[in-house]
Amino acid sequence: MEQTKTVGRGSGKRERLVEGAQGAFYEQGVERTTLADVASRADVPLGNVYYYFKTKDQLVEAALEAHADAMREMLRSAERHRTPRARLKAMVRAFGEQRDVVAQRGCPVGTLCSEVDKRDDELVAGARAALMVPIDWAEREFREAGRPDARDLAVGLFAAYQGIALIANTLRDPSLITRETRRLERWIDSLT
Amino acid sequence: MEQTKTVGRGSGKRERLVEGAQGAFYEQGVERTTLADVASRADVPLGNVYYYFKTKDQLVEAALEAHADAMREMLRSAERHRTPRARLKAMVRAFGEQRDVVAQRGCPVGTLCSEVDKRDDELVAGARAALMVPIDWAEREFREAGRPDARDLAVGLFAAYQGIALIANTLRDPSLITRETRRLERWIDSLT
Amino acid sequence: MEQTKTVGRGSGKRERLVEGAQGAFYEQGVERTTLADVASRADVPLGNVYYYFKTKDQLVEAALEAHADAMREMLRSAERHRTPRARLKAMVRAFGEQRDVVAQRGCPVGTLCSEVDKRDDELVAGARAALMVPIDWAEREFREAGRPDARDLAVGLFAAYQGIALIANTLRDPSLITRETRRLERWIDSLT
Amino acid sequence: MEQTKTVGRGSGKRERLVEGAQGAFYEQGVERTTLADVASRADVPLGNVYYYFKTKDQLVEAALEAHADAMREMLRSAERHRTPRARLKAMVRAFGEQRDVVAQRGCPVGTLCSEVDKRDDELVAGARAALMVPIDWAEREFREAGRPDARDLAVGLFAAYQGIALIANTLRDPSLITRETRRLERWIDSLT
DNA sequence: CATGAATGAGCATTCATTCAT
DNA sequence: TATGAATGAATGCTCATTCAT
Repeated sequence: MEQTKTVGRGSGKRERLVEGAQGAFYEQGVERTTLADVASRADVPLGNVYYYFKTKDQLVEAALEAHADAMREMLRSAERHRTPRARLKAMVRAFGEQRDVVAQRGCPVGTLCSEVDKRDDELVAGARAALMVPIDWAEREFREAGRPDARDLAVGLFAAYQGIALIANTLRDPSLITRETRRLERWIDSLT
Repeated sequence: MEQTKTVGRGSGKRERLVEGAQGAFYEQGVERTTLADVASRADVPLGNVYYYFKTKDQLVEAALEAHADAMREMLRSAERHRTPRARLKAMVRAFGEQRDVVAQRGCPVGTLCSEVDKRDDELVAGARAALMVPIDWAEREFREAGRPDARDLAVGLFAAYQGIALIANTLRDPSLITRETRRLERWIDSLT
Repeated sequence: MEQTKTVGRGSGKRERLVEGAQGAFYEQGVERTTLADVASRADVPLGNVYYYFKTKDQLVEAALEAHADAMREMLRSAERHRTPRARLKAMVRAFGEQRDVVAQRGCPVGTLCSEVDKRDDELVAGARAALMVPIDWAEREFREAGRPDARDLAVGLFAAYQGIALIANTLRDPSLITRETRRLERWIDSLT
Repeated sequence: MEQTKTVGRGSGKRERLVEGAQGAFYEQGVERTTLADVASRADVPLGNVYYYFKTKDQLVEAALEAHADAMREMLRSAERHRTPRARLKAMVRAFGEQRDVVAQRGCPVGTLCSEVDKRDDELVAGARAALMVPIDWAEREFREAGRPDARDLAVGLFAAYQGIALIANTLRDPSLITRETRRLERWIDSLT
């Protein structure tokens, strides 16, 4: 939890760098983002970035972790619903709410996974971890809903979302996300 | 038929360059692929690449078109089946057959679309075109199968594939593709 | 005269190439003009340029000669005046008539001389020849007007024009040329 | 005074780069000068040039400014004379002293203006600024000498110099400069 | 901890010239 | 003569990473 043990009492530079990296990677892609971009977004002098992250890849890892954290946060908020089905639909609805930015730039996690795969095998571990957050969560919910094929359903559900995010992004059409998430909600309702 | 109208009557350099680009982009990503990589894969002197493609982006466009062509080819072969349902399942099966390479590197088209989106808006048109090939095809089939929501089904079907490709790739697990494509086949069968 | 003895019976390619070179060099400068530019302006296939000009520098030489020819032509037309003074003023007036294009791009000969000086010492001979055309002509006229310092006057007159061309070009102000040429005409009138 | 506010407190690299650029541009022309040439003249690693100047054009701008500064310096020294006429003649004499290098390579400012005009419209602003330094100065002097047509005289005087520089350079004849500057001095004396 | 500066390997692109046919 | 294609040496520019202070 205290990943900032070694560093300053709260200058917040590390946090700003991670946020800057997330934003830059999302908007321009990892490869086209320079450390100078991140430093400037975080308002941290370029030379100082090195103190917090030895390499650009460490920044990618941190961004991935931050995305995983954000996903956990979102899922936590879905947990206020009573039934597994309601919780699953809440997750789907949360995905749907991002439709505009996702149609413009893709899913932040999905695009990062895709790019990271071509970048460095070690980074893929972080991507995997981020991806597993919603899958594991959904699996638990499906299981609680009594589905023995919970894992497949969870994977399929998240795949449907990642796929529509990619297509809606390429086609620049947010309505595709709306329709698909509605379909997914109906599908969840229809599960026996 | 004579696809090399503009250049060379059969040296095949253009074709080799496009193939080299497809391969390199797929394996290393566009950004990490140098023109020298492509030239060397195609066994064409670096300076000569320029004669065929004015910019790297034109090579990306050509690779996208080649992917679209390959997809059309595959769909054509699925058309030997009698019923729309059989044809749709043939497409899904064809996707499934790629599971190993897709788990290793992702869907060639999907990863290219994802990368292109961060690269240049003009390239997105080519990505869109490539993406529409299977969607349009599947829509026609669903329609012939009597489904009024053919478009949504087509988009959903291809999204499911793109999503599972991304997840299987990140998780390096080809079995996910197998399971998902089976599920999709069953789903096609279950359509009324 | 028959500089095209060795070449075609009148296909006019050589002429078109020289004109294309003159135009391209004037508009973009020698260094920024590619042989492909010249070929395309002349509507001659690139590979064919080589048949007429072994090197780019030979095109520069030919352009310089063509400028000298044009200058001679202009001076010939000034010779219809009766007195040396009238002829000199006719030359100055002819210069003045180019004010707009000169303010936009400089004197075609002057800019070429300037560029050629940094390019290749051998080319300077051609530049010198082009420059001497109006100077020699003016010297003869000044001499006929009875001036013993005819040479200096001729050089000074042409220098004044070249200088104002450079300044008007950099300042993008054609009116400077108008004022200076008027001043020069008055000065010619004032000579005893 | 502390001209290196932005970068380095005294390494002098920026200064060396500008000087290197001035020299290289003067001797070889902008187009034929590579950044590597400038870097090597300044004894600065190539990659480091970018830290000081984002583009080659910025180096051109800096060179132009440095020329303007040098011109101002020269004019300042001409100001020790008592009368406007003496000051103007001092300027002309200073020009004349450069005759040998000017006959060999042209006027540093004039040739740069000429080249810049074909290079980039934005650079022309810097060229204009450099050109205006002596013109504005001479105008003030002519005005102080009581000439109502001070501006025209100033432009004409500088044009005469630029023109003779171009001609002397193309003809490789420094004596032309000597004669012309003498003539200009006499002309200044003759002004009522 | 902070930071301006430095570094060098690399990349897309350009183009005069050449050549096979 | 004509010409599409080929070639290779450059060139401007980029950037992750390092380091001295």
